[in-house]
Amino acid sequence: MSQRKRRVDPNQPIVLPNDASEEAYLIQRGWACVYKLLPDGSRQVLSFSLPGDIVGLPGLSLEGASPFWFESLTEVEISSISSATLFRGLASEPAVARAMQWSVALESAILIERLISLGRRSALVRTAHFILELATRLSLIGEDTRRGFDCPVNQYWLADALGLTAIHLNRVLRELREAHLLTMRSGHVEIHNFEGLRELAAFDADYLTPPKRRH
Amino acid sequence: MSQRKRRVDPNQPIVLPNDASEEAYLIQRGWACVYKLLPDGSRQVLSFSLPGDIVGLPGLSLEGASPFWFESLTEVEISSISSATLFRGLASEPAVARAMQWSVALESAILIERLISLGRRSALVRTAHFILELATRLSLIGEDTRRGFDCPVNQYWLADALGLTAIHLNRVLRELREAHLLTMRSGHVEIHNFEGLRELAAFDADYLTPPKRRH
DNA sequence: CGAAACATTGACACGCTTCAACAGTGGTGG
DNA sequence: CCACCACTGTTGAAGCGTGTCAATGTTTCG
Repeated sequence: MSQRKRRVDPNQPIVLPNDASEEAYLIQRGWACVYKLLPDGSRQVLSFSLPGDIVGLPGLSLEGASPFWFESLTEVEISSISSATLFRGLASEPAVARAMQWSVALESAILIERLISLGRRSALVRTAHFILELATRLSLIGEDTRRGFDCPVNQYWLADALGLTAIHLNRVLRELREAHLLTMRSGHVEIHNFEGLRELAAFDADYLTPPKRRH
Repeated sequence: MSQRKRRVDPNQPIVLPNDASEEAYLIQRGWACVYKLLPDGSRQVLSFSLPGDIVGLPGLSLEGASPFWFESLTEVEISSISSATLFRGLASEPAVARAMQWSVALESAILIERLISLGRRSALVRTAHFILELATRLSLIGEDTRRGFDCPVNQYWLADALGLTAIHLNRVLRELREAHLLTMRSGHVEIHNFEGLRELAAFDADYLTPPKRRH
């Protein structure tokens, strides 16, 4: 269904706030992120988008401008899907409809879990939980992440996703390193003790796993 | 489309975690809320549900148990819609599909705004912002909330929605009261200075307002 | 080689939590 | 009708987690 396919350099805006573009984007390669800039200059990252993710779905029905930035972190390949073709496919192809529903449900589940993290988990637990979420999402698209994974997110971006300052996140990462749980440096996360992390974060991957078809 | 209509007493669970009920709920009267209980006993409120809200939509396509509580705050009237009839209506009635999309988009927008609050706004601003959100949502369903509104949410619930302790929220509410912005007591919010609040919270209601149909 | 981006550290300040206690309020039963 | 109790709201004091400010080290890349 995808239409225009595009390659984007690292750290390039893809959609600017108040663009009224009526399309969704499918990430095919690379990492991107969606964030909001507040009046005081601070930044809240809403989501990191990985290959296979669809960005902008729930916003489509608003047919208006979104107040968020959508930006590449690495070199990225994306295809855009116009709202019109999407709705057509949604009506005619049940498989497409199911995929869309799953995509929206997953996005919402991830959002909810971060809300819980920001509201009720300490910086340490929150950080561990988020790394495990990334590891799990990557493993769902075929990467083996048990011992680590490439993660092109610097400490500023990560801090802005976790509601922390980069400085404090740095201390948290040191703590995780000194506890022999994980090391994050120069674009790579090394997981030293997966089980220990899972326990620290009370991480349960259920919210990320696609529904098993029953009957 | 609604099927069974039900009346529920205040403070009664409606859906328990790990119930695998395949239906969504339309609130017709009263307030309810969705929350998660963490292993350490703390609680994060995910949403307060007001009349007209639909609860459980994105979760439907997961066809599995949700890990959340759904509970009444006041006496509540709800009707349930089974996933089957919902999908049928969705396929045959474009108006239904649009309404669902709007409902999902709104829910997601509210979630995102709270994520931003928890991540990047102080307790004072966060609280003011949330009260204004409630006021705006109520005004969209016909209540005049400029000078205040009934709000059957005690300080414990509100604190658990805002990621604060009830004790600190109490101090924040005192601060708002002493700044002549709002008073919250015994189930009622009195707004003394709407503009002042809006300025303090940098509140922009756009994210809550339904899309204007163009042309 | 130099410059910019990113990571790290220390000292200190502040916002929010914790713990403990008490006051107000409404509902219930004796 | 009043005593009692549960629930909710309020306050103070102290401690801790996170933020702020300022500086330095490290890596990357032109």
